Amino acid sequence: MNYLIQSLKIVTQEGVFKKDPESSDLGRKIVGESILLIDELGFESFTFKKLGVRIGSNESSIYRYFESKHMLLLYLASWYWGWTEYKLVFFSANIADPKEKLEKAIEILSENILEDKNFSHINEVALHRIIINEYSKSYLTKDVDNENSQGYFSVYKRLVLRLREMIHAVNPQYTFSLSLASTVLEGIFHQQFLRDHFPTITNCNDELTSHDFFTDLVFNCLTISK
Amino acid sequence: MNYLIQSLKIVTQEGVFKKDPESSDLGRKIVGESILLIDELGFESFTFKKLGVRIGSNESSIYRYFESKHMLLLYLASWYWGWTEYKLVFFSANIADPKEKLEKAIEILSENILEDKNFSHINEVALHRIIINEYSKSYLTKDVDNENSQGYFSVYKRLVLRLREMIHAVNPQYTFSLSLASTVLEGIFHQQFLRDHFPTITNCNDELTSHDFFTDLVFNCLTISK
DNA sequence: CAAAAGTGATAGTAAAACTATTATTTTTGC
DNA sequence: GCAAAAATAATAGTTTTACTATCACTTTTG
Repeated sequence: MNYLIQSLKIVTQEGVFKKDPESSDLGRKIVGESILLIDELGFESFTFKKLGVRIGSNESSIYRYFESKHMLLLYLASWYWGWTEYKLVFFSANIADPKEKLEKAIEILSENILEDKNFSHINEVALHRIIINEYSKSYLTKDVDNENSQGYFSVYKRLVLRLREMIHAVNPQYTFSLSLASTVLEGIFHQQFLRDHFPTITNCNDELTSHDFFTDLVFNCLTISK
Repeated sequence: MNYLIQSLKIVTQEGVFKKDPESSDLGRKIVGESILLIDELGFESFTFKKLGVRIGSNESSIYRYFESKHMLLLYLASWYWGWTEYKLVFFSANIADPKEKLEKAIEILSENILEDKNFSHINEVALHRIIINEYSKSYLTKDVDNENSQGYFSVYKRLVLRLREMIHAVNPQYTFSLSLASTVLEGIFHQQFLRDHFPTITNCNDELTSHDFFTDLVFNCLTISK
């Protein structure tokens, strides 16, 4: 990625953090290294203690930024979805044709992730893997309704709504634009997981990608329908 | 459900349990009550200790049946998918027309769950909620490849393959039958989750169901495609 | 340069996720 | 009907997690 924009900041929801990690070196280190460590160990085995050792800092200091590792995951996810939204808007901005615009959107969502030099402390490639492997755990909790009302999932929902707008622009008659948008977004990541771990129940691999599958799927739905 | 079949048993994979819970009263009680308790507390807050108190039995006795709560979840999921497979096969058995058969299959997968009197100790309605809320956690782990090679997900994969066969029968030219099958199965449950917790990003509700959405989606894909 | 803010070190708690041992009860095989 | 075996229960103990609390030290800044 080489579209450097001076002082770009992905803004996440108020309240996911106790202290903005973007406001200090330690904060950025916490975020940057937590991505690598969660990617390595998996979310279950990841602890603030281990992260403390890794960054040569203290467990208690990390707690001053994030209430729990669950909140950290919410933060990382919001960051990822905010970044994705920014790419989606940025790269489809000057496409007038609705079909072409939607095609581009699907491409952006399912493309291979590359490091973004605008955010040097964040490894987007590792973060993308975390989203594939851990994102569901951030909302599959008993507290989801409460956290949703706090706005902790608003970036993700906004991304789905943007996609649904693009779908709607192609075919305003289609009844299931919201469900299609949420299915595509969720499905892209799920198919990538299957490709890596359950290859016998997906067609997606290095040649035939989730991008191909969902492009075909979306336009089939939008062309036929009433 | 009123298709009682004498001595029907859903067979799960060897190795998910240390001792077959179907082989004793205590075992069945463990399974039956764990479903209710996980449904109540969520998987994270559920513990064998709490389950022990609930069934008036000892934590250590539960460990003789299941190595960990993770293995218990794998067992419950396998049971659910085995039961679903059985319904799928049973109720679509004598439908000759491929289209009609696939339609029926989608209906079975997305229909409202009713208690099945063939399995008196299992509350299928609660188990269905567990699948919606917790199933992803059973495979989103660092150990997934190892557990997959042990066959712990074979029932689920078999179900996807059955669905893919039905898709294939309708349109053998369609390139993405496997991905479509896995997307539909995963998507049906995901849309139900969204309906309950993120209604702003789904069209599914009491009138317009995930059944409607996926029927439309699947046949759009299969009719158009080359 | 003093106050305040941030960070680090240490200690402590409650609960989870087990394992091990021994006692008691239940089942079963003869 | 009873002894042996199997299943279950009770108790205790271990390690780790997910925190909270306190205080000391260091860095920033007005």
